[in-house]
Amino acid sequence: MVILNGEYLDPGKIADSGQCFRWQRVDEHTYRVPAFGRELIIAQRGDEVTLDCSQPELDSTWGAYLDIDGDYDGYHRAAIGSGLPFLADAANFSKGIRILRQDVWETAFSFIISQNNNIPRIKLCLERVVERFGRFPEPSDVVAGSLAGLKLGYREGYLYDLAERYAPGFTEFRSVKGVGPKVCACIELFALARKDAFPRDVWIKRVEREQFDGRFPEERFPGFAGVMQQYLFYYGSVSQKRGNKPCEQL
DNA sequence: GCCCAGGTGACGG
DNA sequence: CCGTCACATGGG
Repeated sequence: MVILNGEYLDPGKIADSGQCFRWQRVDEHTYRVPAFGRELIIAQRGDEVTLDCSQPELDSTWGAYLDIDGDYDGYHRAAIGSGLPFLADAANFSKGIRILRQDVWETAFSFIISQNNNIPRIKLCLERVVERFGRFPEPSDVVAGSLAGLKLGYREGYLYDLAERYAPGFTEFRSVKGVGPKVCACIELFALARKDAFPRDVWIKRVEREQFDGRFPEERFPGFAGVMQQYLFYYGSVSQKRGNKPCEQL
């Protein structure tokens, strides 16, 4: 059992942040987190968070996954002090979000499914995939036809293309069918520890148009604009879920 | 029936 | 380089 300060670690917000699709909510304070073929239970207790792993497991696996060394106090301060009111609001609302460092293969697979799709259905698709294989599939499991009937739509073929070409260390994601600039940026940000990556989905484009005079000033957050992107995305996705039109709740 | 969703590839200008 | 369109699926 490991206990961490929860000021910048909020499992509920991370689970809803649209970067991971397989966290399972056990109850309001507890999440089952599958990754790397293992499972971690994360529980909030007041202003602390407990992980059901040993210190060596934290050091070898879960610490990196949770970006335990990331300077989230610094990121938060940068947003608050940016002079950009919308970003400051988003950062306050999103306090506790972290950028996970997830498995590269799983992230690429998941975000190919994410294209022109919505988060609840992305989760359903991945549940069906995991159910078929009894675990998250390996690249060698994903051969032509192996994903048939899982209602992945036209993305099924893209996944075969990914599986054919993927190997550990693979970085040519842009040449995989179904990986454009947005999906590639998600792979970089959520799996490759590239906090400078800045995925532009429909919500971010809308917010850039309506709140940032057309374009978010990434250059003002060198090396961590992607963290700001997550603040903006989470702020927007939660307000959408509440039924508000984007930006209107302000 | 429509529109939308953490978009992209193909095609025409 | 741009803009447009289809793409498979399901929810509102």
